[in-house]
Amino acid sequence: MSSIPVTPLSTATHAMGERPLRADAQRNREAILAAAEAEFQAYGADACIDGIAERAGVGVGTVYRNYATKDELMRAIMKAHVEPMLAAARASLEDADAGAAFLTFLHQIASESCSFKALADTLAGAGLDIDSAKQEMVGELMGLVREMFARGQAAGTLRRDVTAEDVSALMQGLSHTVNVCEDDRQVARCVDLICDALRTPQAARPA
Amino acid sequence: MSSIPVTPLSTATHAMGERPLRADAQRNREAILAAAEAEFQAYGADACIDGIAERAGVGVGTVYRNYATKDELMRAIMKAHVEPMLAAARASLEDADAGAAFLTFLHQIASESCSFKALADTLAGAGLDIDSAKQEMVGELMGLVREMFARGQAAGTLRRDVTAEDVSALMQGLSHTVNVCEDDRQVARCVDLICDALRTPQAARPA
DNA sequence: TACTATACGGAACGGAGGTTCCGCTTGTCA
DNA sequence: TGACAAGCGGAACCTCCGTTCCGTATAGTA
Repeated sequence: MSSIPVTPLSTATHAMGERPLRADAQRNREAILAAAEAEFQAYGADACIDGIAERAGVGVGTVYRNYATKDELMRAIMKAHVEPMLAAARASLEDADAGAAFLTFLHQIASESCSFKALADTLAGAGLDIDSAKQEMVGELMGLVREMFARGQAAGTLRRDVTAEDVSALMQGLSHTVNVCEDDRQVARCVDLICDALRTPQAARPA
Repeated sequence: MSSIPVTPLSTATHAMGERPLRADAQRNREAILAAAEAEFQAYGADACIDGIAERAGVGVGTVYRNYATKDELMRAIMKAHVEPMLAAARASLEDADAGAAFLTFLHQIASESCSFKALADTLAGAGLDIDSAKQEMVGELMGLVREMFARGQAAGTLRRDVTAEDVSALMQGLSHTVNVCEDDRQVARCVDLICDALRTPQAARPA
């Protein structure tokens, strides 16, 4: 399962015209970002600000000076993880083998969720009340999934009696599975099973 | 999808030797049970004691006089829902068509989870830190699932390259799906898809 | 009807976690 | 090196929820 490289989080400190951050502030900002990344990776949406601050070696006030809310911080980091997934999805829409491309993408997204719990949490909560920015990211991803799935159906690889909503529901369930399984290989097997379910009998992989 | 009848919650008030409850206390106890059932059904594990007390028309103190903790209350109600599932599972172990029996059971458990969110929450959280009593209930259910699955494999209906752990992981994901989908029929379709994935090619249902 | 054990309501408590505030520190620049 | 804006830490605050406590009400009984 190939994993998608995450673009490094931007540490740019000021747009043109704005004054540059003081050197210590700049160091702290980077430490906070790194700490938040680690905490969200480990605890998903349950990561707490105190933990992030402690890991970064700063006070909570310093965290809030850089990011107005916990949500804003999480979103900044989520974006760095979702953006490459979107790019991968768009690329996969060009793939000649539409069905295979879709199934590969399912594996990628699961793999990425395994190594970054906050992504799994966000995907799993897509139907619940998550903030609008995350809703938007997930919405765009799901839109691409819908397109990919339709292409796979047209190509005859994916079942026509399954709707994009079904796939979305299964993906949300899968995201929860990620948070429950301690073994990533088991998650991969579950994804395999769901892929099997989505293939047409003609396209079924040999047993 | 046939649903399993839930045994009415016991309203027995005192074992022999103990003094009977006062009439008003007895009425309240019943009101609390009914209110808790409704709240857990609607909100799952997120139901809060204040809401239950308000719905029952009593103060929170009265709730706690009957059930020492929220967990104890939830467990009392969960038990009434899980017990018939266990009975159904045991019965299905006698079924001549082992594979079909297992798949039917999957549908039953999903259907029950749809109409009682607390069950979905408990199943979905089986791998997380839920209290020991719930762990026990889920454990017993999963034990039976394991048996049923093995029987279906032996009968040639269910794939041999899938483990009981895989099934358990998928079921936990499915439980989350229940909490995210507003449409129960969509949940049923997802269960169908997973059932398809679990069948051997020979046993595959006609498209 | 009067007495009392039983039961009640709901204010108050406690802990968790997000957020704010403000007195103190420090990097920067002249 | 002195002045000061920028930045810092972390105590305090707020809200939410489960839980406890105690003064008050009342069902049951003589």
